[in-house]
Amino acid sequence: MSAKEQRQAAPDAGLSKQRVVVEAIRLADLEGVDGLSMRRLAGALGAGAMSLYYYVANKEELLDAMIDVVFEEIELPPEDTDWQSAMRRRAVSARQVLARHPWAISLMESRTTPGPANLRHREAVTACLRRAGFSVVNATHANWLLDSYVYGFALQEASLPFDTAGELADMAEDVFLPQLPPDEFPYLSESAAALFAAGYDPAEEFIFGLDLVLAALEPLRAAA
Amino acid sequence: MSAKEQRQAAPDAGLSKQRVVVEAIRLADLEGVDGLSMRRLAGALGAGAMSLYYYVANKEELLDAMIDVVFEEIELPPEDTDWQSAMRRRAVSARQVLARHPWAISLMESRTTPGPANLRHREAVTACLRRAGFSVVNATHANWLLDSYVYGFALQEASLPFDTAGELADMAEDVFLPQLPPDEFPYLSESAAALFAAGYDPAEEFIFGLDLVLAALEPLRAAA
DNA sequence: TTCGTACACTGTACGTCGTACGCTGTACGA
DNA sequence: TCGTACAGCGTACGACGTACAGTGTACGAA
Repeated sequence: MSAKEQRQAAPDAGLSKQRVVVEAIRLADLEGVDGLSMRRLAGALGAGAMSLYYYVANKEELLDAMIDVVFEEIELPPEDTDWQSAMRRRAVSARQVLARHPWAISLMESRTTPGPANLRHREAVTACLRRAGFSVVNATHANWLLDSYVYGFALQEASLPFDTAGELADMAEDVFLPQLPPDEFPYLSESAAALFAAGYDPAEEFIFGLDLVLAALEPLRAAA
Repeated sequence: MSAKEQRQAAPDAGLSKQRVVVEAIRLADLEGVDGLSMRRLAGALGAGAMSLYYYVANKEELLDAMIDVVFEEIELPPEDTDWQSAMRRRAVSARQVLARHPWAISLMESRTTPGPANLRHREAVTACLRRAGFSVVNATHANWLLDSYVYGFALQEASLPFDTAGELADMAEDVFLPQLPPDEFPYLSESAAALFAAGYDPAEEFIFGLDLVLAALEPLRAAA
């Protein structure tokens, strides 16, 4: 066992790539990805800034590693149910994870080489679809459609200016409605008013669209 | 007419918020949003860095303004056709615009207050849906689903490691396939091989999923 | 026991970033 | 003629990523 592996086995003392990446994610969750600097990260780990470069070639590599850990957190589609239930499970999990790590969404745009967890995830999803009777090209269609929905939903959810339904209700009348003069934006203010009155749960909205998508994909499947 | 308006009317001489934002977008298109600094932007405009702050309170405001210009570029749904054609038009336009300005997607995550063009756009889309017979809550569902698909697709497209189909073909065998050992990723390498063989056009893929989504939304509409 | 080497880590320094602050020159109404 | 507003600039500060040249410690070999 090398010294490096010993270090990794005893997480309290010393650094490790694992510890660096995990702490980086914690910082990014707390303060956003802009608040994550090598110096602050090192400080949070009780180390000097340059020590991080022993475990990570540069900040880009750190960000790649962070993204891959996020993919690790997403549940793989279970293999013991029908494809729709399996896809629903993994999509719901993906939304939760991306809501927990909103910075991950914006990082995905700039990072073009998928990490191992990302690949494993895609493989599992594709396997599920293929086994359910989707042809190669239809599985590709399904992949694009499902992932687009999941990522796009997460992106919109991240850019909502509130976090909880309660916060929404608090801010509704004071902040949002004044931005929407009813004569200029009649339909938007109508919708906004209705949503504020009814309360609003992104999780429910997500499931609604997801089930529409899953139903729309069903005909692409050849019976097994 | 104030001096400032005079400046805006004669775009060759002097700066203007308009000119600053347009040049910022050009730079971001060329070099990505990380390559956009106030100094480089000022340099490209033949001005000193601090001059920009006469037109823009800070960089955040500049980014907000850039995003809003992007929304301005997206076609509004035309009013003289059925709702599906109208939505298809604006979705296709949105994909094109976001493919042209990939940095815009990652900026959307962090910017929570929509600009005027953004609001106008949402208003027009909602108006189109409501007039087509969607109830307030169903129009909201349709909005979320359509926007999620568009943004998510653009996000995935932006993170593709190639730009053109030709580039894809060039890199396929040398770069991608070695990343996908068939014993570890059987389904992914199967798909990859099939895609490389058939060529691949994101625009077609987009339309395919979009039409599935539109068809899935049709039943939510009450006949007019 | 000594010593060379690899490991884990650090301090300093460079160039770049956003931007606060104060200083221009110029145009123009009074 | 002069005060004022406009439009823009130069300098400076702290924070950023990271190249580079170290430092001490552990350990296998001699």
